[in-house]
Amino acid sequence: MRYIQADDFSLRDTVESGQTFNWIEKEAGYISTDLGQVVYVEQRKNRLYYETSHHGPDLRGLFRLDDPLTEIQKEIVRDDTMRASVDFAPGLRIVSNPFYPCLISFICSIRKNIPTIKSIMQSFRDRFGPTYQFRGEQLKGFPSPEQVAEASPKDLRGLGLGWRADFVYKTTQAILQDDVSEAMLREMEYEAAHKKLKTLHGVGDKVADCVCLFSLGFLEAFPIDVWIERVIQDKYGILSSAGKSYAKKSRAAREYFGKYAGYAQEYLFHYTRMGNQYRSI
DNA sequence: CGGCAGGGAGGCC
DNA sequence: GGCCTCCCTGCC
Repeated sequence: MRYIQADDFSLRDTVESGQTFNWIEKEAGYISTDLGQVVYVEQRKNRLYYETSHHGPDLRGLFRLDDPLTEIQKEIVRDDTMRASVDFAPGLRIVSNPFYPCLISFICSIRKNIPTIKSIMQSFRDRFGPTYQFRGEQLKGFPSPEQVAEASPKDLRGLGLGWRADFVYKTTQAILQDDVSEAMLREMEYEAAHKKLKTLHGVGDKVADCVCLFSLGFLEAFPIDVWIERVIQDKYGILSSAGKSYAKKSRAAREYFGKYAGYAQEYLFHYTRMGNQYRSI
């Protein structure tokens, strides 16, 4: 296998911290079929070995290996809770997910836990996705908006989406009509992109921030879900005192942690979920 | 089995 | 803006 150098990086912490649903554990590494091809990656110390079905993937971009992690961590560590969170998984980086699969996965995440979301994503691949050949076997990739649009809301409900089926249907229609596109969002500032994303059905404050951070690279986005909300209540009076609304707390987090607030959120999220250890700080 | 989750829409004020 | 209710589904 070919490899690239990957310093200050943990593949496992990065893909298993709830920010991506595009990587599936396989052998000693992870495989993704949601990148327009099949990509297998495996970390051995500071090297990222990989194998693909087609052209070379931009692994440095996908895992944001060129983000100045030392500087980022120095910037966001402003208290003991964040110190412990960063020390817990110092190789955790924000991912750069493919836009449409990311959007759909976080719409489907509403009131669903991570295993269920992974299962739904696989159903999308099995039912509507393209087929790739890899190492002599056939694998299904995540479908394009065009492929999902061939399904009716009723078909989508069959995937276990429930009332989220209408969200997926309407959002896919909006993407196909170019009401919202990845290109236009990437030309915007964070606030404008967040606002634009919320015009999509099923995309509120939290889902919009997840797409901003985990796909579009707006590192200042600070998604607040119930886990982060608990941390804020328990450890960050400075944020909860900013107000009760999502917008106020999220803005306060950007002011407190700075331009890399998204990294702060992800370190907190991962640390908190891996055993509620923040309680003992 | 009743209750409850890793949000958002739509209606209301 | 803030608050309220409803929403599928799986799981305890």
